[in-house]
Amino acid sequence: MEKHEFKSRIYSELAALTKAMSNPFRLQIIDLLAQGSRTVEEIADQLSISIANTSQHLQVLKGASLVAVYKQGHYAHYRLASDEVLASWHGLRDLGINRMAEIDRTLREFREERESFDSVSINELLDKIQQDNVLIVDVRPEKEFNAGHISGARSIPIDQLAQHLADWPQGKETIVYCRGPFCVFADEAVQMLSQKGIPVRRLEEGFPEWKIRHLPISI
Amino acid sequence: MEKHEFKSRIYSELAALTKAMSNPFRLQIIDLLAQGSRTVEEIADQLSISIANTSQHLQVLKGASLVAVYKQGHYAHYRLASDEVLASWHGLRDLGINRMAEIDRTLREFREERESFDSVSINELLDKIQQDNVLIVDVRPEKEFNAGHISGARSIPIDQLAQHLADWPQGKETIVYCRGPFCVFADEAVQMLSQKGIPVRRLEEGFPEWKIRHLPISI
DNA sequence: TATTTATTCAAGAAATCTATTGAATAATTG
DNA sequence: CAATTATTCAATAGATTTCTTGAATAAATA
Repeated sequence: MEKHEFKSRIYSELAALTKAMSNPFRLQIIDLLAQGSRTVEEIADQLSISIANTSQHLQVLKGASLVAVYKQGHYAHYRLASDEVLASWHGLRDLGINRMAEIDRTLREFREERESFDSVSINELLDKIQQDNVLIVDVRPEKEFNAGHISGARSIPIDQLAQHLADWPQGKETIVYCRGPFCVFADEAVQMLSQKGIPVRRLEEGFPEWKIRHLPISI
Repeated sequence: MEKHEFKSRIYSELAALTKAMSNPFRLQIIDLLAQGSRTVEEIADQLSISIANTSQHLQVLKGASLVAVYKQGHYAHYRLASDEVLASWHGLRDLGINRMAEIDRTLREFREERESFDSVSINELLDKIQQDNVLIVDVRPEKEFNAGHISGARSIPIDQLAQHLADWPQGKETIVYCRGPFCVFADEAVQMLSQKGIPVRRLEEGFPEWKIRHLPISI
């Protein structure tokens, strides 16, 4: 094989892989599948796009070996092809968060409206756990909590949070988390809790980032 | 800001960032700029494409804040905007190498033709250095060696290698390296050296990967 | 076996991306 | 100051991507 053909092949393949990621809906799908497998309909619902369109995006991701599918009865269940897909997406995402002014601005604006800009990193949370000085709350839907969560976290799905505000445990700071840095459940929870005067911040990252670092999880 | 608008903005921005990477020439440019800054003409030469086309690709990369430029006299010197760009590209690249059958096949075919498939990882090289059991040869152009190289490496640019074959040092295995896993200088060097019966393998990675791990370098 | 259901496929219009060409710009040199 | 040089810009044609619509498929159920 020629030197030139080699380079052309390699970089074309890698560009194809990258192109398969380079669409807002497909990135959102990857982020969603980081929580666990989902059917086409569930994904379409979450993204608010048509089933046919969702299916086509999934074909693109499958064609690039970014997701895998297994069929069970009526349903096609899609999942990420490997942890490396997640790691690679996180790399891109963090580059965007740290270097793109527009993304930083959007994050900041959204969170400031919800009094949620002051977030806690995984490392800070680990410190607080060691000092037994924190109440960790998982505000994802119960199904996701049951599929795996930070050890010691309590499950209060965001749509049940209002019922628990009255008798909130005192003394420790509350840290809420959900699916990742772009998951808004945690910001909404911070908004509700801090309006009640409860000391609370969100975890900057989410469960997938915790899990991929092999930190303690429960099922 | 609405939840929906927030997600749409964030993922669109990230998709734009990813799209800026998703072209074979632009990935090659990123890989090249990992060696240091380059003028438009140098980049065009390396990629064998027109200057105008190169310039346009550079505008796309600049628009996504992936590269930065400074002008000096006639020349525009482009460089990577940050180490995070490199890390992000490495993430994608490694996903491709490890998970895409077509890339693996191309690498394997190219290297087997050059008796260069058996490569050494950075970790293995570190072991060999500790045992003082290795001759490290940098086969990149001299200019790149002078801009930074693995400590203890000897510079023999690939086009001068033939002159040094006769009196090659005996006793230690030779490890050659160049710009990264897709750089072919190292494979060509392995081919030339092993045809002379000299024990040699290539470093799987290249100088940028060594440097980004903060391993010892010299200038 | 006919019907229902979840998903995929196919075709087409609109938008975007790419490489080429030649002109425009802006710094340096004669 | 005119000429040269490196780079960018603008316009364009061809290729690719995207979303929509409606039909096709294939597994489960009546």
